[in-house]
Amino acid sequence: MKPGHFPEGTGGAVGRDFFARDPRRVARELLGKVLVRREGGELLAGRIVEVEAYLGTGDPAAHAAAGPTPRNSVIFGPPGHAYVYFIYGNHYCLNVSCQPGGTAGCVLIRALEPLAGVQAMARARGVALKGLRDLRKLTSGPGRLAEAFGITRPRDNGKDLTNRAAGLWIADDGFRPRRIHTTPRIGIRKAAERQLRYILPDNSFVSGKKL
DNA sequence: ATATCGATTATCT
DNA sequence: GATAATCGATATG
Repeated sequence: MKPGHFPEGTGGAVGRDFFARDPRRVARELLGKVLVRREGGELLAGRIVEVEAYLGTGDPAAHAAAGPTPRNSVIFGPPGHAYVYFIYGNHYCLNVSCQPGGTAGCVLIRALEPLAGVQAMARARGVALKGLRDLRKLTSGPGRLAEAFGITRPRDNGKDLTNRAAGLWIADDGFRPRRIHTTPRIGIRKAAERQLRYILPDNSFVSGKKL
């Protein structure tokens, strides 16, 4: 899979019904979709190549496990909205809420293959693009992709990702993955054995691989 | 090449 | 006071 092409206007936004389902189903089908940010004439786009499913109150590893709080309220709300949280004092991470309103569930977006706005992403990340290898530093990891897209909690938490007018949305350009693998989720201690991480094994932008 | 560790804050015990 | 859905820098083989 080569660094791609994403002309403006390619692909419509994924609709509400897509997200109103079990996070495991949503996670699997999000692979290959495109995260798009368009604001102030700047276009950023990246293909989703790695995600994790976080289930509802019954999943000990999920932020939803403790019930609704001010921090996690978005994942108890309507589907297709951005849940953005701050972790390790340094990084924001982007999730999409799943399930109908009132039922918790979300998908964490963990890695993207850059498609458009590479220069802007490099600037946002403070990365010098010397070679193709440096592209991996832009969006291969949840904190990295958030920084590359300028995603923060004050700015983006609660945004409707099915609405292009919000400036941040998920598009379907028709790409369909050939293969999908599942693995345990990264960086958790509870329910650590569950196979709820979904990746495109043929894509070099999946996090954790060698540089 | 792998291993360890510090940064820095929201949330919970 | 401890921990966390991370990253990047530094140390060491």
